Amino acid sequence: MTTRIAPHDSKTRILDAALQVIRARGYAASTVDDVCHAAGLTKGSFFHHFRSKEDLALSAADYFAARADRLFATAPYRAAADPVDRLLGYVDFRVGLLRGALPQFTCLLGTMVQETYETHPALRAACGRHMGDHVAMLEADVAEARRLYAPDAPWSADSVALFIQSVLQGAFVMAKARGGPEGAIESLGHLRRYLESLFDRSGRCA
Amino acid sequence: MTTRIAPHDSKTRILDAALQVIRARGYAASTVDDVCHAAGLTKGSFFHHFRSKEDLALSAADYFAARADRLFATAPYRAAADPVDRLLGYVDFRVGLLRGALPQFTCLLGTMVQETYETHPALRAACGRHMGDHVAMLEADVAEARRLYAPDAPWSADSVALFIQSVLQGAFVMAKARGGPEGAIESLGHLRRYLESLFDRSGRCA
DNA sequence: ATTTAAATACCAACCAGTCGGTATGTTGTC
DNA sequence: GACAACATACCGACTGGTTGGTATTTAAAT
Repeated sequence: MTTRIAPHDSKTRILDAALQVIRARGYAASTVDDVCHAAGLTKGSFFHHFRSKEDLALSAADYFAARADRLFATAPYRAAADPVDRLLGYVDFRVGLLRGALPQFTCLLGTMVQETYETHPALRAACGRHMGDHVAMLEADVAEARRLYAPDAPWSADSVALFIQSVLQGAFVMAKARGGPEGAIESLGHLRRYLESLFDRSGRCA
Repeated sequence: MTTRIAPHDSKTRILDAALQVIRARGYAASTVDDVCHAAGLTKGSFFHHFRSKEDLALSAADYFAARADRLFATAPYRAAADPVDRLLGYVDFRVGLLRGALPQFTCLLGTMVQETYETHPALRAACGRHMGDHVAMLEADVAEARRLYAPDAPWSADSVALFIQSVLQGAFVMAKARGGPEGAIESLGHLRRYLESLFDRSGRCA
């Protein structure tokens, strides 16, 4: 009588639902029932797949990070030969992602870590680790760009990568406060201009 | 027998407690009892001063914004004659605030709006309004600096002010994810360098 | 004496997590 | 290929503790 869906699909559906619900309401305010309802499943199924609510959050963080990794690793801008083009392409690509409703394009990791960093050490660590991985991906391009265009610059590659990520996280916060992504797009425009100034390929200034 | 504190002091103590508790745990995970305990008062007193938990959050947002307004309005860097010095002084001043534990220097408004923007319209509006006021304060200096040093710049004063605020909010998120403010300080260093490049007073480049 | 401030006791709703049970594969054996 | 024996997936009612909020009472201040 109960309509059964493809096996092993339920866990993914719960994770997809968690992504939407937690990004909309935050971690603490998201109830297990909310997630179950959004996934079209019941609590029995939920606790079959996840030990606890925090276990779900940890799995959702992994799931979100894995999806993001794939998204950026296969994005067209990655094909650019010049590392600066890849960095600017990254920023442009992120601007292109700012579409639809806020819960659909904001960062699960930034949302969760802001409210759990003091109370849920394992969650903080997971968010920090995944964000660090993403920053490391950026840092590789920044380091290469630095070698090519700014070998004597007074800044480190990892601080630039971290800065890029900070601007993005801040843009999400401001987008939520302002009720839309317009300001975030302008902020990414400033980030782009800054990156261009760091790796000036026209040679007009030293 | 009950030790009574100065009248009208209790409400302030609840607000101070709310600032600490909400910045540490977030809005949803902060219980009224948590706040009462941190303030050394009981729920009876709490609901005498505040209609509801959301009313507390709204009042705390006002309280936080008023304190911040005073702090920045009276800060030494405000005395600088040149608007660019005031902007760079603002960034330096904010770096100086990154001391002590994370809940003590992070932004209540950014923390709350991230988890309530979809579910608590009044809270989102309050956070958005106060953040907008702060951005407007910055915008005044940016506009003056633009008139003096970059009248033909392709960017608007308000987008720069918003960018400054985005970098700060993002720096807070990353500080939470990384467990310390070191990276945030580096990010503000990049912000400072960008602002210097926008208002180049040395005249070496166009 | 009236108003304001604060304490105690309490409640109804809610929520994470449990439990007994059912339906659906899967595997090994003859 | 029939059939146990077992494992996996899922359901939905239930529970014990928590939480926002209320009702009642006490005490101080003017």
